[in-house]
Amino acid sequence: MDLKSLNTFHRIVSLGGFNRAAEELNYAQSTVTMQIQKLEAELGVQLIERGRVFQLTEAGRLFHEQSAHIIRDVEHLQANMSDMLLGEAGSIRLGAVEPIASYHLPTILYSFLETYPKIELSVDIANSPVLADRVLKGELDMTICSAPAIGSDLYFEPIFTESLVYLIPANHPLAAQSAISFADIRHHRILLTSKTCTYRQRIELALRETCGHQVDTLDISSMSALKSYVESGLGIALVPESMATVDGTRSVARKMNDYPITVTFGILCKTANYPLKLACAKLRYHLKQAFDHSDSGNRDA
Amino acid sequence: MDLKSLNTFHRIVSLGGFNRAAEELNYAQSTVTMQIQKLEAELGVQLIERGRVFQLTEAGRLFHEQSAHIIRDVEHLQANMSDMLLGEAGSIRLGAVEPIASYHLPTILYSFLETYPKIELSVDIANSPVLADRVLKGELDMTICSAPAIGSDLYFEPIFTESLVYLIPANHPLAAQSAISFADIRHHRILLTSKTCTYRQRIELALRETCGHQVDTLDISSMSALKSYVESGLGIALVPESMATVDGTRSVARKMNDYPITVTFGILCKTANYPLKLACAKLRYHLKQAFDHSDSGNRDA
DNA sequence: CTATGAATTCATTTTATTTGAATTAAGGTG
DNA sequence: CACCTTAATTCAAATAAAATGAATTCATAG
Repeated sequence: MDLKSLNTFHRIVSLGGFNRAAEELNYAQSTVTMQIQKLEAELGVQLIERGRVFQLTEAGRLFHEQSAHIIRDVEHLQANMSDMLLGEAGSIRLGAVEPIASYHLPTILYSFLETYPKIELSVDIANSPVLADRVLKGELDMTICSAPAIGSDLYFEPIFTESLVYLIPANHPLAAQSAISFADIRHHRILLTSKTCTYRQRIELALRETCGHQVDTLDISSMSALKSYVESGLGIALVPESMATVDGTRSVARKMNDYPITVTFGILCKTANYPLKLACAKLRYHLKQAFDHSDSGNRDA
Repeated sequence: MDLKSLNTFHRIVSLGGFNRAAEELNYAQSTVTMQIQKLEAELGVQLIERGRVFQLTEAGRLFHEQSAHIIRDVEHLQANMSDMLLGEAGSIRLGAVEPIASYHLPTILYSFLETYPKIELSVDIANSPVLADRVLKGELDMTICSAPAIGSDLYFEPIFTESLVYLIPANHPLAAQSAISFADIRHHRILLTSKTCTYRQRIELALRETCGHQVDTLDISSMSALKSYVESGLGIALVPESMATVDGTRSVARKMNDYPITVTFGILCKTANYPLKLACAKLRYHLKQAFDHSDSGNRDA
């Protein structure tokens, strides 16, 4: 396939005829014919109905739809690459929820900036709804968070899923068990993050379904503070696996036995600036790579 | 940009040198050099570090990442188009949740099959988790449902968001109000769909937060049955807007006043068969178009 | 049965790509 | 440090593709 012919095809479709396309593109009529013939020969299907009135074949409509984004992507890439000529490597205003920002991002961003040292990067840490709002307002280019109540103006791309685990003080009686059920925690205090947090809602739902209302809870706004509270013996928390497994001397992680909860994190950006500006596209790619690897690592373990 | 040069560039990168790429692609070494030079000239940046050891420049790494999907898309399109040569227009095993299947799909699928009459289409109606499961098992090519608890094996693409509205019997006392608060429904019976339904969970959460536990509820498994129940005066239901506004003689729709709930529907498919087979890609495109239009239509109304 | 707008054919010209032989460049080795 | 090796580049010539213009076909509205 040839991008020149592809482009000609699209012009033909949008202008509704070979002649008009030829005129627009400064080709002879015969050139246009040749290009389309070549394209059709290559694909092995007729694309354009050659009657009196201009019409695409079914295959043609299809090809038109499917090839549109190829053209768009090529143009986008070209435009962005020539920006680099000017010495701009690009900047990224990234948002991230706390557990990601604290436990995954440091190493990932380190390697990212090693590869692309010229990119300017800022990281804004907040909870998912706040981050989503900032993305919408254009204050952030993209953010890593859990799937929000997506409106049509936001585009979410899942990156990885984590299980929640119980985080328990090392000297707690329940620490002896390898997995813990809801029944076990009935009479222990549960530490929860703020109401805006996505898993907070999932956890609450689960608590209500299994234990009713009589669970003793305590709200802590910050995820990493939560850990310190657990370690002081204030209670049990439910946290993403990756967060719990870092240096476990004073607290231990235990699996959820009867009602496993998972949370999905991904990249959220505005539909309006899609495709992403180049630096963001790089970071997105880098993140996907990084999480894919750590993911398969987890599976093996 | 030229696809031939682009492909050569990728071969160079994957084989780690101009010579090896030339050999693989049956080119003279000079051809490879020329192609890369042309590419670099066109983009205005150097892509490959020309030292002793083979290495990409920063721009090169970037270009490599960003152009990869263009190559992949072109190959995919080419492969799929030639399938059509064999007369296969493709088949789609589509899943859909009930409100979508009953209220949106009929017209959309009608126009879709008018455009692509040769495509074989089947529609499987179930709730979101069941549909997601069938997609995972490969029993469905794609499904329209609300955002699930996405694992890394599933890919969700949001299409449109709807608000929930109260559906009230026409002769009900609350039908006189134009918008309804949770306080208003405290002492009325609420009809809910099955527990597996996605909005069921959202609604329950809202009910609990605002009314505590003392709400009288009744479970109805089917969405469209729900409507008949409402019309018989059995109680009030919360349903997606589009479902409520169809022929409103015996029931009326009222906005949620104090705690608006929205649900997002989208396309769910397996990450494994991405990019989608051609027929599915067509349908996805068609759905997006259709919902985009009805969306903006709603906004105006 | 023409007149007309639209697409195609084909021989020719123009342009781009490819090639091979020679050249440069950068390490490694004795 | 000369010499070898491997890798990339240069450049004129050969080859292949793409573009052109004039002539031709085709369908159909008048």
